[in-house]
Amino acid sequence: MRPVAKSPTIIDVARLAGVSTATVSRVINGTSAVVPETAERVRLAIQELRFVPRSAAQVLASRKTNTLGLILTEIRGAFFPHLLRGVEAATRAAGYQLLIYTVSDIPADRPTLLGEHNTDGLLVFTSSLSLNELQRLSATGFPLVLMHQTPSDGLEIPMVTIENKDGAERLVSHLIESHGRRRIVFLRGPAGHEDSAWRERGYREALAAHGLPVDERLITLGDFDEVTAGASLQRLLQAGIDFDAVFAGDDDSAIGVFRALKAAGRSIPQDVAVVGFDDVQLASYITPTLTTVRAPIEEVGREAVRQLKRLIDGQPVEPLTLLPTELVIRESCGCPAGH
Amino acid sequence: MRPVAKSPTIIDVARLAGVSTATVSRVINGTSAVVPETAERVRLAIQELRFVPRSAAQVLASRKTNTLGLILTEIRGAFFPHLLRGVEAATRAAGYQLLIYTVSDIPADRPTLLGEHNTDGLLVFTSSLSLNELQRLSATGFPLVLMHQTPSDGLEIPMVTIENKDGAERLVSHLIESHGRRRIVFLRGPAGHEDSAWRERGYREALAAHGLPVDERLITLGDFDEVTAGASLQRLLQAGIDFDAVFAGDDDSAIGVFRALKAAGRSIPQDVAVVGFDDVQLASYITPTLTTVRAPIEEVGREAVRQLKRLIDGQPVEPLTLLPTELVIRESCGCPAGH
DNA sequence: CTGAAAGCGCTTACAG
DNA sequence: CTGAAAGCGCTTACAG
Repeated sequence: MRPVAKSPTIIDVARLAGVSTATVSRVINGTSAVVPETAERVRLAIQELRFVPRSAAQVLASRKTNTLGLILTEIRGAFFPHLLRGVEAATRAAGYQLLIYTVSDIPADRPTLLGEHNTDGLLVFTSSLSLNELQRLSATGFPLVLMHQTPSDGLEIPMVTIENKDGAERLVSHLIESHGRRRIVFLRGPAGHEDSAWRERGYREALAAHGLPVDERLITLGDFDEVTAGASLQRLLQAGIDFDAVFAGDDDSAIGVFRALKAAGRSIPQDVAVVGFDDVQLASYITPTLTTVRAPIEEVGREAVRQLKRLIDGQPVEPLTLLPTELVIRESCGCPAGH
Repeated sequence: MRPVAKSPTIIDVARLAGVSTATVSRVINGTSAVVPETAERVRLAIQELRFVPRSAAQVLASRKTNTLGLILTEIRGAFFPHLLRGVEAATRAAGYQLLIYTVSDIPADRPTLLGEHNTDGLLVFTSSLSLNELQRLSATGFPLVLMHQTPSDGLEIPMVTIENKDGAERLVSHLIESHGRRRIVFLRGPAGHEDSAWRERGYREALAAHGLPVDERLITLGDFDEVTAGASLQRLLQAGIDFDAVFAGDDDSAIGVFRALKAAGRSIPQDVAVVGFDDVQLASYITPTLTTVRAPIEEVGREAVRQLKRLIDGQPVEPLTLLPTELVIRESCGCPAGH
């Protein structure tokens, strides 16, 4: 390997252009006017030396990192790429870099690798940051935006999420009203996952609104995961518990339900109607096509970045942004194809 | 908003613990032995002050960023999450942070936001970095690993990719040998995309090996994209060009082909056999299930990080890592279900 | 094992 | 409009 050539510094540029480093800095950052000819000389010197300012030095001197941090739970499921895409695009549009950090499950209560020391603000997905860290960061006034998670009492952190309850309620009501289903399974998401809690609430309210009792045996874990959901459903079948529909919690779980049902010889939607949540790509391709609720995940990412940027810039922010969801009727609920 | 509290520095910690900043630094980094009781005092002080070292200062002083950069073309398609997941996991396992930067299409020939000034090494997907930048970085001995792209002449940059040609050849041979197909469409990926070039080569060699002529009218653009692929196929149909199979270039394109064929009333695989490449999740769920080649994308990401780490550590690296692909026979080629 | 001090490469009041 | 110089907050030879 060739030896690492020592890269040029702002001093080299200043010398070559015959100016001070302050002037070079001004040309680079456009922080104050510089006589055009001088600026041109500096630009030429920069080009000739192929000078690129060291971020660390800029950050240290300016106390701005120009970097946004994204903390999320493990990259898994069909959900994540949409979120990331939105965050990435908006971050770039705002002129920031993106530092991503994923935590395996429940975060340890120690300073994360992302924080005030290396970012200008943090995007926190669900419970990927411990309450303690959240409190500490929040107390110092560090810009923070939560996604799909309500701030604990006393914490004033803006949050961006989707309308889960409404979506779930409309979905379950459709099952009841249009298809006469009365014994509807609900598959919960991961423990502590707020999306799941709200969807469950929508489920319960839909039942209540139609005078249907809640059978707690019909509520079990799907974990927003294909395998777990499939296993849970299989257990219900084996236990001989009677049901005529499944609200799978999310689309990934719905896939697992499809599998378990098909393996057990039950037909969808004749024997059991199945609905999901999210509207991932797969939803419109499986057989039967999946009735679900469209969640604007990419928009959540974009909007969260926008709020974070406002926070950083000291502008007023929305404490709560609730993005609308939309019922997507396909075949798995029992509606005819091409609805 | 509360005023931003000035966060503690290493000087505050040193003062509180009654030692020098050098000692604090040693405790934090474990760079040299410190008397246990002293170390404990320092740790206590760190905890009490909730001190977190500023990355910028550490980077500037140590000249190590502990950050890996990933440059890729726009986040799109079913391919990307797999790659990212592998990169992310391996980066974390190696104790690095990940900075992600996406470029829209053909990169402008100017220094990227990622480079020697803010990372210890760079992972470059396909042609997301201009040749000029690649040359400059490479010339300085900066650690670089390419993914799915062969370095230009003269550049000695390790590369990690998958066995495209073999996979494509086996796939097309299967169409010819097992299903008697002779007029096989090939849908190219984006211009300059090496995966596509190799797959085309596998396609041509398979035809040649079976004494079949190449009809250039059967080779057109799919762009590794559902919409483009669908449109291209529709054009072939309208032009009345005869074909009995389609090798779609990748799975996303195959989905588009499915759509176009179904819209035209052609049955798969009876009228036209369709095969893809990658084996994304969707492949096993669509109807008919998609015969394809499994590409170990996640492993590409992981392996690329491993090579980059070796480069950074000054260890010898593999100039070329070619990960094996595997034929996945399903129904869309004409094989019976449950093969 | 520990400390004093130089140095990493920028930015930014301040003065002119 | 420009420069001299202090300062950002760490790490790391060097000396002891």
